[in-house]
Amino acid sequence: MATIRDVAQLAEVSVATVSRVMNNNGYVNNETRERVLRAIKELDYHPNVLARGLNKKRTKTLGLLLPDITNPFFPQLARAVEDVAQEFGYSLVLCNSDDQPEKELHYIKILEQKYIDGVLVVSSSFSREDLHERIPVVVFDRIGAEDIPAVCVKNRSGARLAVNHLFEIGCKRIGHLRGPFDASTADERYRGYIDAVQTQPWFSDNYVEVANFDMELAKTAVLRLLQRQPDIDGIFAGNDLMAVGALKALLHAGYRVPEDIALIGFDGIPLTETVVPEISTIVQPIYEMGELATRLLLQLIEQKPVLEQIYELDVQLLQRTSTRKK
Amino acid sequence: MATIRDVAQLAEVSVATVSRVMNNNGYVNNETRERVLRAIKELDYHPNVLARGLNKKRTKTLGLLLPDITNPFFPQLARAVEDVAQEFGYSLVLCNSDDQPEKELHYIKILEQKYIDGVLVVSSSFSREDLHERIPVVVFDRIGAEDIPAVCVKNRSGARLAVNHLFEIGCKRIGHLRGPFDASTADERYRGYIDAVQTQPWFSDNYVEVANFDMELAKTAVLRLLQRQPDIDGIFAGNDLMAVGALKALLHAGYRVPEDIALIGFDGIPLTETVVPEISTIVQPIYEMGELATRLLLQLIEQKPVLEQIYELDVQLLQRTSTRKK
DNA sequence: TTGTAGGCGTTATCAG
DNA sequence: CTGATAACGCCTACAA
Repeated sequence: MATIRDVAQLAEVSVATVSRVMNNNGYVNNETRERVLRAIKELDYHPNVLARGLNKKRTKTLGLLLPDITNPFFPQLARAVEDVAQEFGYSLVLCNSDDQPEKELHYIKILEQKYIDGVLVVSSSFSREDLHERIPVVVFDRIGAEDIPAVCVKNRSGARLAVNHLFEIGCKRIGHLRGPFDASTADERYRGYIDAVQTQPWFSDNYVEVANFDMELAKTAVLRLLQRQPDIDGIFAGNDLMAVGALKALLHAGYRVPEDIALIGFDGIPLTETVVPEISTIVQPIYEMGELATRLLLQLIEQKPVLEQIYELDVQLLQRTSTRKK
Repeated sequence: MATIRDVAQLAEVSVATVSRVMNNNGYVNNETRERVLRAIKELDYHPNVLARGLNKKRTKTLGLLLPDITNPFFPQLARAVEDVAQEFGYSLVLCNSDDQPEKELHYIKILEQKYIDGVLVVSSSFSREDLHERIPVVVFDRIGAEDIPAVCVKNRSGARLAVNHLFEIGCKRIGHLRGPFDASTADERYRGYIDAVQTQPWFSDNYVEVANFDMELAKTAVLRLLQRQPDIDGIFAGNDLMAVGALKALLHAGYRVPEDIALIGFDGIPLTETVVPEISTIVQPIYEMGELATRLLLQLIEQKPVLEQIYELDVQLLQRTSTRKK
């Protein structure tokens, strides 16, 4: 691999001059610039990123710290982040935290050591104190309690949208499968559900069951729910994974969906489209969110001002077979 | 962040000595080692990876170059790779090539520039010439035509397994949805299909339809297939994505699965378990393959000898509802 | 407008 | 056993 010195030699100038034309700063005679450019092309010279990083403390790489890329919500996100990163000449380092704070801390440390320029974090527990350096961070899918910019969707109103949709297609008693207590998204969606049902005379806490955003847990949870409240004819699952689990359990137990029980999820992951019946859901613009978050992160990195601290995107109701009108 | 010089100063030794204890090479007095160790701990010193990389030409990071993380086959793979990488202190850079040779080349160039220690490639077109440096590479899911170590499964015998299973449950005429012509896996599976049906009196090329491993394409392809050969009562899809597409199209067109038409896929992605009916498939040990490939890559990087060039793993028939006995 | 030289943080080679 | 010191490849004052 050619170094800056090789180029300098071939162009018969000093390395400083080469550096100047590479970085487009400082004055340099047009003629010599041409010569340098030719040499660069001739040698197919690319500056060494490590050497550059070593004294600029920047590496043109971003970190993506998420619970588990295997969760169907994240591939789209990762794809969006990588696309934007790539567009701006950045590479992306992938880290699976399994939602374990120790792992998160471990990765953060490594990323900092590698002079990663910025990190996009998907975590319910992450906070500013976890950073040792003042490295730019954007959190995803969570309301930033602190001064960390965040990208998420309007979870609460989205949940209301879902529940009201169930009412509109004729449901009378609506149950809710909620996510984990430590996830702000789960909480917001729960609140949205409450918003929509609290004035109902029948409502009580018995209509809610926790299933931690997990498909398997949802299978048993939904049956418990129905055992306790056989009058339920519509279910709002706090995420699609739980909706799919619920669907499987319901069908297995002999319920018809949507005839006996209508079902709606939240997220808009591809999975909801491939099951039968297809599951209605509140679609998050996952790819767009990833794009936005990455752009935001890049802004931060380039020291450009960021307009807002919290970006709450709109969601969309997607009606499919699982909530066909009764 | 503390540097090696700070440590040296605090321990009252030279940087060389600190370097020696850090890397455990060269002689160093036990007493001074202790002193250095204490200083290291006291300052919470971690060597700067960039500086180290700059003169060792190693960065403790791996590249994963795949078509699209959004394809449900890959998250599991990525997870496995990242897990192993992480276990050995390596980071993982994710690259989506969309199967486009130019993008692949572009990424390879970047990865080389960043002194990535090795790359795991999932591509049908990649070859040794695409490398400028002699950087270790392992290819995934493809038979290495050249001297690049490869990890894949026994596609051909797996395909035979699938087709014979269809025969066993009572199918008489079996069609095949095959993957793209430029993918060796698609080819192998096609051959396995041929192996199993070529002695059948009814067999002709009309029983095969190409759908490029794509779910959407499979929807139309399967209908074309059945229009041409209404006698088909069993279908072997070259991958699960096509199987899911086929399933949807079949159900939509009023066929019953498996009563009218039995269906089996190949890969073992989670999706096959979430559709109704659940789809039988030939399970690849995706995670294990990722693990193995990464270990192999690490071996190469550490200059340790690699036992074989091609690792062909076993697959397993997983019977589910879509091939229930007739 | 251009070149020289010091520094970024480590490792490795040689003397001592 | 230990310490200088020259790389590694680039950027950036500071001089010229």
